[in-house]
Amino acid sequence: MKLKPEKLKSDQAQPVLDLSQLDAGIRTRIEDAVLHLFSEREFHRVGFGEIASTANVSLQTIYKYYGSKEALLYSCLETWLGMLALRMVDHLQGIETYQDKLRKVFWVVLDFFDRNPKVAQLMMSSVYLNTWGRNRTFRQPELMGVLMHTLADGRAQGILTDEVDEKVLLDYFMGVMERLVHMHIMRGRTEPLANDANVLFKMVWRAIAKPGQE
Amino acid sequence: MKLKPEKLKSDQAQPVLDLSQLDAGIRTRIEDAVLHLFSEREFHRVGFGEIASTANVSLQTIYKYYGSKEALLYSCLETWLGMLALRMVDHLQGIETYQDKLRKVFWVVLDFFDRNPKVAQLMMSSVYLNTWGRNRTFRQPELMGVLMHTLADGRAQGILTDEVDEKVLLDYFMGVMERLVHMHIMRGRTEPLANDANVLFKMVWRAIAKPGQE
Amino acid sequence: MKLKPEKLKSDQAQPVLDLSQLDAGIRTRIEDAVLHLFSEREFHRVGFGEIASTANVSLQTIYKYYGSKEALLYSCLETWLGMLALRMVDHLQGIETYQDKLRKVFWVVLDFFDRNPKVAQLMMSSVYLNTWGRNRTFRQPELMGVLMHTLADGRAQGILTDEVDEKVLLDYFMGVMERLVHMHIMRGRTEPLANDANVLFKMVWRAIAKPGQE
Amino acid sequence: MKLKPEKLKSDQAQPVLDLSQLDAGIRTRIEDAVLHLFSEREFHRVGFGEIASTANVSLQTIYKYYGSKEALLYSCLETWLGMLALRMVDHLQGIETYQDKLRKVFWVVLDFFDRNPKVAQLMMSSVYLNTWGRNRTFRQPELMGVLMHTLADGRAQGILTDEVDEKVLLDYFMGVMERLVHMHIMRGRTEPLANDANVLFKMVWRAIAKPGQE
DNA sequence: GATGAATGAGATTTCATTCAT
DNA sequence: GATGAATGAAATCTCATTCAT
Repeated sequence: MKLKPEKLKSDQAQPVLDLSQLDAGIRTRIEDAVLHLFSEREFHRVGFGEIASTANVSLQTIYKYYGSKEALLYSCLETWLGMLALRMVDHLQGIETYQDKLRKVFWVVLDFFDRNPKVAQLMMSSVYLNTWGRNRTFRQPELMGVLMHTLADGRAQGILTDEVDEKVLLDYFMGVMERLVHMHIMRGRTEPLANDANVLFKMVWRAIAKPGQE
Repeated sequence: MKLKPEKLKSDQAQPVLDLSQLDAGIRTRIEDAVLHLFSEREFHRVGFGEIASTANVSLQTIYKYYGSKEALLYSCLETWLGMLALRMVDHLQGIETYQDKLRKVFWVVLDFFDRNPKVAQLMMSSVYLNTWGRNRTFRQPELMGVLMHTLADGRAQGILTDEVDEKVLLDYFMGVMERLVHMHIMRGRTEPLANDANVLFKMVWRAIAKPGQE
Repeated sequence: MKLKPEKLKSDQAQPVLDLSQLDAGIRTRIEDAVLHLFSEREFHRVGFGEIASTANVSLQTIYKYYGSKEALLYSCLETWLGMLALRMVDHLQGIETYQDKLRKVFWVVLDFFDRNPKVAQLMMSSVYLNTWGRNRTFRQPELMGVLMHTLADGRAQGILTDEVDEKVLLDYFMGVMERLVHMHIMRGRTEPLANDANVLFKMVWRAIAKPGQE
Repeated sequence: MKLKPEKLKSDQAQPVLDLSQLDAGIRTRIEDAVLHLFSEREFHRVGFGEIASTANVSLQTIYKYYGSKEALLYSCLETWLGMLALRMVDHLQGIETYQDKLRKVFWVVLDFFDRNPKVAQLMMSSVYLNTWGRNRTFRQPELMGVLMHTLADGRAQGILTDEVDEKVLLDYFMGVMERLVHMHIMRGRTEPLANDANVLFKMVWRAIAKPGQE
């Protein structure tokens, strides 16, 4: 089944960054600094000099490899979300039941942000919802692709509701996860959100499954 | 029934603005300019001078009443969200059924953003999720209060599920609405989202209602 | 003997102020405030609002009668220097000897600033030497005229030196007085400078008198 | 002989500027611009942006090194008056006679302003007499020290008059020079004032020398 | 790859002056 | 004649980005 991704206005033509020449140690220091700073303060309250000195790297190096403050942030996010994607693919292996598969998707996301709460905080303090939608990094086509695919399958098999457009199913799934993670962190909860993944998922399932489904 | 509001860190002590002295015409021009500009471009891409000249008001006047670019934006948002709150209260009058009440809440929100898409766009381009949660303006305690109250009632009457914490019900409700509005605009849809309010609400209802409920 | 005053570039065409309609009490309050404030702080450190509130007069009244901060200051100075001129004319009456006349001029000036030290302070903190020369108010043509006249007379009678241009005699006379008053105040001396007028004048006299004169 | 310098109120604690890091070329361009602009117009009529663009240097660079418009002006003046001081020391070498020494002081000053008329103009348009006296830069302690010292010597040797306080001698000397330079420029004279240094000095000498001295 | 400096843009502040009541 | 607000201009400051070494 072919997915026709939404035609979005600007894909914010990011000049593709080549980080391959960048020393791994330095790169880690930069990413750590970015995570540390942008998760604590809002984008425009974080100074570029601060990033450089926290990472113990020269300003020029960052500029050379990342190009700008914005690009730096997005590039780092791409790294982290890439980790999420990898983990997702890994965990979906060998799952049979349809519901189990969706549940797993749900769980992997909650679990990821339980393990990387700063990534969530950073996205909340430094990324506009807007950018989210317009920027390739945040649309995470691979991840979304898998999910869209799965949901489409569910409909095709008569498992998920067909009262609404397919994309709306995605909206429910994503909307709930986003808000749950967001509020879990805002409320400063410490027990892993993934602990409740089952109950929480059951609710989403009820929303998107064809009524009558168990 | 007593509500224990979340203890949130900083309430971002906004020095209360006094707009009562501000000429209504000027205020409208300013709010229009803010809506126009911040919905098109991101917060930091909108210049203060631009706002002033678009509103045909001097920089100083804006500074006098609003204090800063940030405060200006938040204050305007307060105005608009206040309109939403008013409308909500108005529409909830005289509704009997519990489900009808919740459905109405859902509908009023979708309808509001159908009528004021720029407000949604502005929030997406210029407000961080984070600020959202921390800033009193965005928490809209009155609005949330009503909703929380309603949800609590629903549980007390055995209508809503008690598998999860009450606040999680709120998260589902809000999460879905947020994402629906967000994506509706991102996708550039033109038919009112509120047209589908019924189907969309039914899905949310299935998620949060105690299973077995019609 | 006719005096041909220097042709100076701009006479800073002050739109002649008409203070005749201004209530005497208000005018006094304004002049007092100006004297008080401009003698303590530099011109640009004195706010117009401050002047109005110190004088207990509305900003508009000051603007109406004086036109601007600069004009206000100059107009007040004209008043005070006018008092000096009056006093000068008064005191020069009935003096016979040439030297006595000059000495008297010298004394009247020192005495005036002994009595009105704030006027001196104000001139030092708020008037540029430049403006001094270019502005009619400060050139005080009447006063200077008398002095020039007297010095010319002295040369004609063979009393004053003719080694230099007449105007240079004026420069010596004025330069010394200016500096004496200036430093007397800067040093915070309290005994009247006029007390020493005799000795001090004798020195000036030696400078400008034709050698051999007693 | 010990000099007890006047205790002056505030020494206007200038946060010492460090211009050593400033590129010599840029510094020259800045000083030229300052000289050019402030000698033509009054302090508050010269915009900072104008200075920057005239000097072809960015606003920020000037702020970095000088801190403010006022500090910029004073710092430049320090440079120029420092040149005068250097020249003075240089020229006083190897002069024997007491009178010759004083005459030389007189001449060097007149000559300096003949060569740098804009410096004089700038001081007249942009520096208040007051600031002059209170600000270390303008008191030029080294220069004044030398002069004070010389005058004290003259008294000790019985050459200068002891009718008045030593400081008064300084006042005569300075007052005359100041006024001569000031008026020479105001009158737009073009022949060097230093040409007349001899006659002009003789007059000052008569004023401060003990009568009977040649 | 690091360092220090220069730049341009834009936010914020202060204030004389003007307007309207 | 007083009051309060609006305006324009200019000073000052912060910061991302660029340059040169």
